[in-house]
Amino acid sequence: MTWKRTHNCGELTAENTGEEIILNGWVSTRRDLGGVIFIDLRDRYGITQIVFNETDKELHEKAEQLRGEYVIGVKGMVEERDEENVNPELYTGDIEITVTDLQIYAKAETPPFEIKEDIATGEEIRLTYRYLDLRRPDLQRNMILRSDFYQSVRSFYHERDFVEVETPVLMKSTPEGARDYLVPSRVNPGKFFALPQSPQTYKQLLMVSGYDRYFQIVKCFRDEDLRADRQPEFTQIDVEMSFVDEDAVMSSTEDLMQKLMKETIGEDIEPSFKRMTYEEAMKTYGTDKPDTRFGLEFADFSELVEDSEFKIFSGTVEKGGAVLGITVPGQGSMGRGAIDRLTERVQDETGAGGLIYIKLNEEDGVKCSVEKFLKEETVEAMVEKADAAMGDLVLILAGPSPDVYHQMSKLRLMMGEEHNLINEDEFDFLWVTDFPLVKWSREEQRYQALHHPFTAPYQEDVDKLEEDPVSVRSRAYDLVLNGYEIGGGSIRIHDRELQKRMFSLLGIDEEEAEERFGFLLEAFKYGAPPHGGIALGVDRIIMILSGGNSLRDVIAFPKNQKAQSLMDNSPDYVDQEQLDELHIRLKRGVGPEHE
RNA sequence: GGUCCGGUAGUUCAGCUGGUUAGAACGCCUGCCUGUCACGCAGGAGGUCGCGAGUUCGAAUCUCGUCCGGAUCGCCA
Repeated sequence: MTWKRTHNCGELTAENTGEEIILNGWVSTRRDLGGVIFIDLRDRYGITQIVFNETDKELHEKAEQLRGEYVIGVKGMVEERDEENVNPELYTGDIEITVTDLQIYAKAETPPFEIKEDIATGEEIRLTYRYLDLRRPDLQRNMILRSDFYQSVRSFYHERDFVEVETPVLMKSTPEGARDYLVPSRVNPGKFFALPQSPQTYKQLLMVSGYDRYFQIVKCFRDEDLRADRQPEFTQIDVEMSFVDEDAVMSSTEDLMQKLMKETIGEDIEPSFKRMTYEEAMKTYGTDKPDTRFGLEFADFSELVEDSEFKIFSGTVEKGGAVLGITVPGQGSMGRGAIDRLTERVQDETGAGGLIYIKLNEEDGVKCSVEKFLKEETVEAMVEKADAAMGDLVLILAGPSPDVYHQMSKLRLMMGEEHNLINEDEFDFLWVTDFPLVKWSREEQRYQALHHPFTAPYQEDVDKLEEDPVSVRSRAYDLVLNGYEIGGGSIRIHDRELQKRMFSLLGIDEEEAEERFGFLLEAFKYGAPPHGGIALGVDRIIMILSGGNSLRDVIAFPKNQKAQSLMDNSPDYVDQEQLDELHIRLKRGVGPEHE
């Protein structure tokens, strides 16, 4: 029989002294001193020390059998510890339980890794035994943080009259964008559903239906290759609002983030985030999701060196490339060996051709690695432009645009991390706005939507839609936190004619548009309100709040880099009968017999 | 799909210029121990060196292939 617990393992204090209590939990560690046995009893609330004395022979013998991860129940008395025995590390450290009765609910084999914080065990094993990994306090904290997060999100939107609507998980495939996960339909031979990459079209339809404030915490799916910050299924806070402009969406998102930070990790933040245009972000940081917790902004030397004798510089600028620098404070005395290693690393990790530097230190003065090719005043001008002072190091990359911006962006992050320029306790929110509406895809020889095909262009740029599409700015905005893109949204097109022009710009002809998005265009005939919204990446946000750097630590049952679940061995082959029922035949050379 | 790194005890790793019986730490097991909380002390068990082939008198070590894992680029509207 299971003893009903009176308390959990994380709540008893000296105030409970003398009480008869019952605890249930897992044996965390045992310290058998012979005459007395101490057990740390663990549940998700904490740890309580329980004690077996030799006074009860039978009980003591039973306690000797206890091993790690046994699941037990104990009856006993709360006793205050003597002052010298208090454990200040534990919330329950002022007391211990003198056990009067013990029940072993389940024995346990020795787990493949220890159930404690900060283990070094590799991910493959942790994922295979995920249920044990999830028993560890670090992951339990993350899961509980995540649960608190959900509650805050729901109450925030509920209080503001948002309606939570569930949209279908089985939907129409839209080949635009990421690859879809497909689901065959048994009752419709040869036809497939797709799992949503996001409920984009549904939430716009809900606006047409008059639910002027919608939100949903929703699973989304993308069949693309994984990264540390990318899983094939992930959770979004999906939001859409009618009769709003950018500021309304952004300011409500700021309020949400303020509440979330407060209620999940007790952090106070200003609900008014910095803003930067896409162009500025790219020019200053070389990325649309800059980590603005530290400086090291780019200095553009291109104009200063375009007539230089140094071919690498002048040649690059002539071909339309750029010469960029960043100033690393306090590194002006970096030795030759260190710089050589850095150069190698930069070439390796960023793909840059080489690294040029200017060192400023008391010993050598201003020393440029290519000074014999440059006029002294050019070097001086570069130092000034880079805002470098004595003791600083200016790192310079030259190359074709936009590659060199990308490379410099990586170098900037590298330096930020290496020289501890990043305040790990800071939460630095940033809006990036005014994204280009489309980009030219060389592979596909057509324009692609940067955000998605329903994003509205700026009214004043609409005229350029046909002549100069790349220069058209969109009413899209991304939310960036500490260098991670944690959300993105836009004001949508609610005008059928403009939507048609957009499709045609993207090379989607009328017939195709009809076939793929006809229902949306049709819906827009019947009174579509102006609307816009945002989608926030729950997993990434929680990852940052938890102080971690892997999505896998905030998702209960994540996939590995090959999008497999090692614990239950999915995906897996299915029986021929199942395939037959679904009218599916595997390609030759594919299937279990070819393993 | 490309590139790079890795795979040795339950776990994390060392050993890798080929050479006796493959080591360490933690964990595990046994014994001793009444105030531990990373308990301590003494002892012990535990290995297909990912797999296959090759070179060699001899391979954890060198070569090739293969599988697995990770990082990264492509990809991710």
